[in-house]
Amino acid sequence: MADTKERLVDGAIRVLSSEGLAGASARAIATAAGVNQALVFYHFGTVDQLLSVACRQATESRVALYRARFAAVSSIGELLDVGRQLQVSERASGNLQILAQLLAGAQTDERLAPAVSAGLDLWIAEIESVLGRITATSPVADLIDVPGLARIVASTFIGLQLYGGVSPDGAAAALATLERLAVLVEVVDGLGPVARRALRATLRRVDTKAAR
Amino acid sequence: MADTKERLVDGAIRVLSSEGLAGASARAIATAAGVNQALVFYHFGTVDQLLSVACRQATESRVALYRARFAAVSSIGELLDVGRQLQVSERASGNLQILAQLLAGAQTDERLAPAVSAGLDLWIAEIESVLGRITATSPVADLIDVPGLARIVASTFIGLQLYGGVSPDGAAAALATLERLAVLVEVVDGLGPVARRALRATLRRVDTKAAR
DNA sequence: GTCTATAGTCGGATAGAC
DNA sequence: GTCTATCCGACTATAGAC
Repeated sequence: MADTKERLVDGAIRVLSSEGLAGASARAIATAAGVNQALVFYHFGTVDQLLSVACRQATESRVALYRARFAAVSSIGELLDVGRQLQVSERASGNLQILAQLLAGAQTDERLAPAVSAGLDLWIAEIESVLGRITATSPVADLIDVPGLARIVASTFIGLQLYGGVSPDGAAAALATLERLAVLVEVVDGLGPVARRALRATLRRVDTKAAR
Repeated sequence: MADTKERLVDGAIRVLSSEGLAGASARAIATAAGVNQALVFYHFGTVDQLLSVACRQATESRVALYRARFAAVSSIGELLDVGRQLQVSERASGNLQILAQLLAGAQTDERLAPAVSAGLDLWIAEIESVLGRITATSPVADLIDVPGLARIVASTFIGLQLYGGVSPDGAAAALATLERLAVLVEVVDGLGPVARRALRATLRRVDTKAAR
């Protein structure tokens, strides 16, 4: 019933998340999709192009899935918490794994790079949007570079995803700490007026010094 | 002159950082080392075992190189700054790339996992040691889980390393933001006595609530 | 569009001479 | 320990029948 191209893309997604990039051959993907191996080349030309399409599609569907949750975030602490939940559920589904695998492969295969970069940009744009919204009223707004911070956050998610693959316990400890950090950041961000004035005064001193 | 085993390990390190895991075949490594391909199997049994040894050696030498610099760190802000410098110089040398490549490969190749995990642990131990030392006197020491935070930091380094491979500009923005964050964290950590009292009071409320 | 068949390449691994 | 030679499997990609 499903179109062959779709079946191949779905097969690529499944193979990438379960077997990794090393196992994502035209043969393995075609088998997973239940179609003939030659159709990979008929429909996509090369394996890389199929993987690129799969990367794009997998990422788009996941980002769309989380858009509502990101939109509901109203503090950095909440953002960290959503990130923690995202990490847990994506580990189970293997969707972030696809991006991580292709990102690693793209280091030395420039044919994969554009698709991977685009996939990452989808996540980054979402994080940037949330960060821009919730840091606008922060006492430290002037010190926060939203685009750069969004890229750090996205990189951390990829790194944690990969770390969890070799050390589930270590990654669990890291995620638990994310939760603690969420609390800490909220506390700092929600400092009372007295502390906030002291913080602002210190920041002014630092910025003046930096301007010199 | 150099021992053949050493030449192979060096060759593996060079190939891994320049061609990635996908290009790290016994033939490619042997060529880079200037020795016969069959010697890979004579000395190491399988390619994976050679890669594991290469991972261990490359990581150990880099961690040793940075130990002195880590030891000189006396604040979280300084730690972030050392991390930023480390990121820049390791990108040039390609040494962190080895760990990132093998980490991605280890997701679906459990024979690589132990060596990669051990390599990561070397970095994590170093970061833990610094974090434990410099957070001891922090006003938020009770809220910081050092082992978990060390794992987050290590994961971020890996993630940034990979991100830089597909988006040098994006990674540069992220690194610049790390520098800003270093300042921000120092400021928060170095709050004056008034703000510090306010922060402690808030933390107590949060912890009391969490205990309930 | 889909299949079979196959060319051509590369990689892991081993046997056996030296 | 090191080399040559080689087996065998897996891979990308294409040609050509249907």
